[in-house]
Amino acid sequence: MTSTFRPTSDFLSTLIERGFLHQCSDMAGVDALAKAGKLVSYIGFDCTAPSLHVGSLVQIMMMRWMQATGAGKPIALMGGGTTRVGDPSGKDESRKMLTIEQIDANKDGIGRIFSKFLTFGTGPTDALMTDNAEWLTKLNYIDFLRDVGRHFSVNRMMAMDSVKMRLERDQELSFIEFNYMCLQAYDYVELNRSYGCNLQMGGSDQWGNIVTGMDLGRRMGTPQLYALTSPLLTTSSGAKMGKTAAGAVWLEADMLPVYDYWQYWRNSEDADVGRFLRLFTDLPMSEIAKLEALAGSEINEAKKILANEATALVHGRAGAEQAAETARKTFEEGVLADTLPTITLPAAELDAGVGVLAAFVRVGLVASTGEARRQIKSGGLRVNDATLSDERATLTAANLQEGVVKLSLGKKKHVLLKPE
RNA sequence: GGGGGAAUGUCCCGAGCGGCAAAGGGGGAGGACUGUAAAUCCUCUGGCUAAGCCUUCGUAGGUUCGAGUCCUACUUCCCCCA
Repeated sequence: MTSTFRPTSDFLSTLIERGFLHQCSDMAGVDALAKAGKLVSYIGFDCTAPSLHVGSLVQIMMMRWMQATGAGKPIALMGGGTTRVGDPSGKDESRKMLTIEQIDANKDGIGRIFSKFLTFGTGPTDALMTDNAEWLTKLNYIDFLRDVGRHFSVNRMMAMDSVKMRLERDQELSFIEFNYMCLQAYDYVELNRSYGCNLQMGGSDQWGNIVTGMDLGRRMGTPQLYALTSPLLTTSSGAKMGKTAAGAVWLEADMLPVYDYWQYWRNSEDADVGRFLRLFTDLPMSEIAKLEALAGSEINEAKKILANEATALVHGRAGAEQAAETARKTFEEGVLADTLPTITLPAAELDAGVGVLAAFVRVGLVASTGEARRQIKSGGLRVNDATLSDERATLTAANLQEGVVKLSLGKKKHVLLKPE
């Protein structure tokens, strides 16, 4: 669908050449608005977690490009209202309902992320943040049915891919989930009325919901609304972006150390480097083309740049440089880097002696002493770079080197244990 | 309303004649090989104060020396008939 259309706006051409575009309801329409700087676009974010992780980065970068290319105003919509209903797509049992306090706390955490990527303010391309709790919690059920609900065609909803699939597979589709679509559609109309919002963006799984919102707008008399989605990202080997065994790749230093964030990108697969540079950095296309062309082990240089740039966006240039330096010392020089993630423990405890099993559990490299034992058996644990073979060994002050004990799992994961 | 199925290792899928910490995958972790990559090969993948002990097969009881397995009730889901 993108092959025949030639965008004239910086915004759309950037999105296309960088791989952000999956589907768009009307390329020419969006292109014209972008060129005139008259787009007002929103993306919704659930408030189910205390922060965002790499999985949301594509959406955030789309807003960033919107701002950078002068296409218009991006709106970050916090799903403070919809989250109270609970996201029903998690098919399993008791999805815990979050309390209002939790949702508010999550909202604050998520909101903080955006200030790193976007400039907020009142100017025409300044970003705006709002929360759908502001209007959704005030809705009256009967009024909503009369004014909004009558515009929804169950027939059409049944035909939507997301619904059809569930029905065909005999999977549960709750009433709430049906309503979720309606609320999201209503958000779009509401944002149009309040802010003149005319474009909703999101991941490709949101296409149905977004189009439902466009349709609702048409029936309720808004100007023409548009939809644009980004592809759902997986790594080349098919894994979901943003998840590792240790958990999600959070965009918050408290939840994932800057060094670990840097490492996440550094460990990208060869085949992903170009794609990731385009999506997750601001580097110009010409430079990315050069980096992507590096062959063999030289592509490691491109991975470092990817890690530097991606980390700088979230954690600042200084944080990225420090992470790079830590990695350089650790991997290239084989020297102890005191900037590795560090866990402290009371000096008295170390003087008394800490079992190695407990120590590895304590720093979080393994989940249990059982796992620690297994890792020792397969030679996976090291203390100060020496492979650990005796599970009954203890750590004492004698193990300190430069004031810390370096504990490692495998070749890549290192934590420093520091008495205080 | 009637009849018939199903729920398994707290990541997922999935076998399981009354002796079961429970087959096999996927995913994940470690090791080997490399370039902090991929592919490939090997090992591991309930917890603990560890030759032992404890907790796991939808929930609650029961039969039994012994229950994931048999019985009863309940919950949830699916299919067929109405």
